[in-house]
Amino acid sequence: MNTKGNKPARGRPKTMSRDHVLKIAVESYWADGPTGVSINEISRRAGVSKPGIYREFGNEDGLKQAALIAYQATILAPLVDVLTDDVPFGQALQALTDFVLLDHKAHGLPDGCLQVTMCRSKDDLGMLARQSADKFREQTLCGLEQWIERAKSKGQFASNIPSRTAALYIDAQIASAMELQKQGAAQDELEHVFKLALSVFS
Amino acid sequence: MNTKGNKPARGRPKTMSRDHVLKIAVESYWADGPTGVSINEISRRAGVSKPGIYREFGNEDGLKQAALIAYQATILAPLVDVLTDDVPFGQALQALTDFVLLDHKAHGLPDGCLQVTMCRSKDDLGMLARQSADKFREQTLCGLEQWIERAKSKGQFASNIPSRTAALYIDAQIASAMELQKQGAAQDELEHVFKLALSVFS
DNA sequence: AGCTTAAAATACTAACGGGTATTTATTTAT
DNA sequence: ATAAATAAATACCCGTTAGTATTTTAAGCT
Repeated sequence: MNTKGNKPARGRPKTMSRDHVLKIAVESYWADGPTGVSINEISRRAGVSKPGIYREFGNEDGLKQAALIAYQATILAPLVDVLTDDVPFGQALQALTDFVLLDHKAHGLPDGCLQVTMCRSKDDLGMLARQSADKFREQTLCGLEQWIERAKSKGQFASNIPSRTAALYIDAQIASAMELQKQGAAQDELEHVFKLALSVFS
Repeated sequence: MNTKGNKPARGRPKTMSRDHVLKIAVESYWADGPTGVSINEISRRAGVSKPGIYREFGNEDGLKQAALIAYQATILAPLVDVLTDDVPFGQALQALTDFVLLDHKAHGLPDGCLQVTMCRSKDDLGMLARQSADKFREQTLCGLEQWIERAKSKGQFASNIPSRTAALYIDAQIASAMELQKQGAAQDELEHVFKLALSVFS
């Protein structure tokens, strides 16, 4: 409803693309950390003036929140969907593994996970970004828990591990793998460690 | 050799206690993160002038390195020693678990682990602190690996998991637990998740 | 006393951070 | 043409940062 729809609008036409700035911001926070890059730097990288960014996103917290939400929607949502879709447990585990072992460099993406790093440096965040990070984390844990519950009821998850514990554990293993990846671990190390982690369920 | 030994010394006697500043620095970096507290703030907290800190530690990188090394020596060394001492495998695992489940708040210590957070924000660190963090990490991984090798040769580690993989895995589980702790997870959640993680070895 | 040594304390610099006031440019409506 | 509206761009404000130059203080030595 904003790209070119129906309003000729009144004043000077805007040339700044919100999506473009957002893309740069996601890349920047993802690659350099949510505290590792300033608004000055982002505006420079995006080729956009600083007041333009403030007009569009309000303040730094708003920009970080928007970037995080964009990241969640584009990168993480497919993964979460696997949990709510009714695919067999083993197949969902495979999707998790594929996600963790995806070769970011080969796809031109930064290593690591923005959601994880934002959760980890939560007290460097403003209210908006923190709330978005927390909310997504809770939803993910909840999704994992229900997914495990369903797998149990379908007899695809034989163990008697409490669902909440298993959910926390899987979440931690994914975060761990993302950190290993960012630290430059070899692909096969990542694979061996993650598969070892998942072996508690078999 | 410096505290009060033999030198009356020549100039104005120093009143600044290196140990005191170091203690404040460890606490500060531990609680607020290695990028979350400035030298200004540390000098304020320690009640010491900023040039005093620069005279003693050279620069920020030097202070961070000194703080990290002090942390490693006081907090982490006992844990690493368990690996090299020839205690039975199960007993060493118990020591690991005790370390992870130690109630930091009850002992007046910040949650989380400075070594872990410094490793994770490595590109905000100077050369010295980074090198010290890397070195300790390598030594730890090496220690874990050899410990597992010995346990295998003594028949206390039945699984056929490669030692390197198991070492990476255990290191990751400890780091994970420290992060969970810092995020305010309940003690029993921490315990259940960590014990689930260790269950891959039994 | 006066000189030397070395630490302490104050005051400073230059760069950079988040955020904004102000001016300039481009459009529609009259 | 001119006014109103809105975005872009420049230039700025103020606080904080890492790091340092300078001055003051407290000791020993002669």
